[in-house]
Amino acid sequence: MLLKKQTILERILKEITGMDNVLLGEGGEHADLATTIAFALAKQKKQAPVKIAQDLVADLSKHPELAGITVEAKGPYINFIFGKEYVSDTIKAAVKPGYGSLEKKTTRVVLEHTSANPNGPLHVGHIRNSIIGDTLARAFRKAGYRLEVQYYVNDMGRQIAIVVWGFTHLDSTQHDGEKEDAHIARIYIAANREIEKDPGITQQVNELMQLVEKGDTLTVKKFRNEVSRCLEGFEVTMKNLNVAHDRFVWESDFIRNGYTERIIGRIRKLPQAKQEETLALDLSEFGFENKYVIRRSDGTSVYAARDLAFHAWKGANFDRVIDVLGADHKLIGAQLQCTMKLLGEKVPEIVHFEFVSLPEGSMSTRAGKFVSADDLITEINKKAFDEVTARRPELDEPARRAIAQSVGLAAVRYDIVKVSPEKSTVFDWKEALDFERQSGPYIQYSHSRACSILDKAGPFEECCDLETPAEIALAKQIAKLPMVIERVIAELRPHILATYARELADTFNSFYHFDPVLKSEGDVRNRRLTLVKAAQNTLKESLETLGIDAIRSM
RNA sequence: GGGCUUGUGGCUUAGCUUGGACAUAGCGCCGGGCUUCUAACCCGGAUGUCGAGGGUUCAAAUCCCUCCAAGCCCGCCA
Repeated sequence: MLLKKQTILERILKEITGMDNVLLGEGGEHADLATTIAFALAKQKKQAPVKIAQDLVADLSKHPELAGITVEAKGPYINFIFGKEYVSDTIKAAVKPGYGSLEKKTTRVVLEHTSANPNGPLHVGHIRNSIIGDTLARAFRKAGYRLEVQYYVNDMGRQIAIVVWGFTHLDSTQHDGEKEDAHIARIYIAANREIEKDPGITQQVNELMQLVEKGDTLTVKKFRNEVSRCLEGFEVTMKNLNVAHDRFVWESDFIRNGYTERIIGRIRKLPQAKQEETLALDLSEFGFENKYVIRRSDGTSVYAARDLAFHAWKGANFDRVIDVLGADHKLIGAQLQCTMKLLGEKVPEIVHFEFVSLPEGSMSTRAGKFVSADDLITEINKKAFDEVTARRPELDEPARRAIAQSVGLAAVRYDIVKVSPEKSTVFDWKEALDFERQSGPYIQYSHSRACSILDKAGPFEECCDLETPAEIALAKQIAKLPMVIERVIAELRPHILATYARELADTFNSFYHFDPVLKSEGDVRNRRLTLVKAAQNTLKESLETLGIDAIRSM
């Protein structure tokens, strides 16, 4: 609705002014939309911006398509304020299930996220990837795309070889109640300690890697076995975070099915290819200074080669290929994109996010320096349960547990998704465990309030003609959801939705305190209940797109 | 050394891609508000040389240049 209005206004402004860029944008507190085009026209027309704005307003007010929109000049600014029809149309749309969804599209999108090395549990850095990726996935589905979400399993790396070495040479008994991925991490850390003491072990690790590349059945089986166990652990964690993948794609498959060999053959024919001891690409003409090695001197492939094969496969099966990767992958990501372009393949779009570190420094699985996602979830559920028990002592324990779980999940997901991906962060227990303003639970709370009002109201007649400033402000905030979804997809930045949902909750809470709903009567009661229903539905759709439960009571 | 990213009140953070009307919000601080729809809330107040300096422009947090600081990356690892 807002999108449609903006398109119409842009077109009309272009017609009238003849300008390419009509400088139409948000009007903030002054208007629903505003333009500063008068400044741009001032030079060309040799008139004062204020005069130009007045003249334009005179022309615009007569325009038949702008009926119902107040057009006014405030100094050099031209403001557009939408009328009652816009507000009531918004509410009519927003009370319907699925509000905010965009038109179905035929574009097939593949989104890869998390893809952590299976050598230890997911930590708070990995889940930034999961949560950004999963929120993007939900936004893509809401925007009507056909989507498949993939996890790329790095099952033939050095890390895994070290894990396998550890399981064969060290005491690797699983402790009672120890989670699979935590067990793997313990052995991985121990194996690394042994390697530090005796560098000769590295040779044994290298041999394991060569056996895998050659396809030695027993070694491949060992690798697969440990990786699968680690993934079992990951799946428990991701389920707790409400994160899901449609398919796990195994890196080693791209050796076995010959795709890697095939892409290496094509790379060799590129003018940038340098076959010396290694096969490498010289991408210096594109600003990459280091050699991009594809095949080792012993003939085995490196990660980059398998990754190219994987991406060629994705490009052949999907219209858009999107990867969510940590900032440490920026260089290799750019080299991958560059090479895909040289090969004439579809170029993947890469979403990078900056690192999460601990107050004492960066995290390291190898050194055992990390806060695991499982520990975070356990702590947050504990705190949430205490909180629910304090606020709702009358509920039985299972009910309190259920609420606590949803609240904990909301706190974790929101705390991570609310920050722009390009910002590096330091993990902070106090902030992660906060359930107050600017948190996921705060938005859930607003939703529960709306539900509570609707539950108490009983049946009512829907009425979309709003009056008071608080009512109109809320309706206009509700109107923005479809455009927010559109922006998240266009910019691949899910924190935009997080900000929006918080602002929607703010606006709803403000309305809640200024305009009584159940105590009002007649038409006023009906229209406010309709608005509450629209707000509840919009909060629900926003929360669910953020992967947060829209609980009805908390 | 080179590249990428970031620097916004005491702390955390939006806005920067598309320059424009008093820079967004939270925590903390000060002062108010529950016999009235869930106070995980709301209302009001104090706190800012938007890292520093220069430039472009009628107009710069936003664009350009230089510098400073932090994180990440520069492997026949993945």
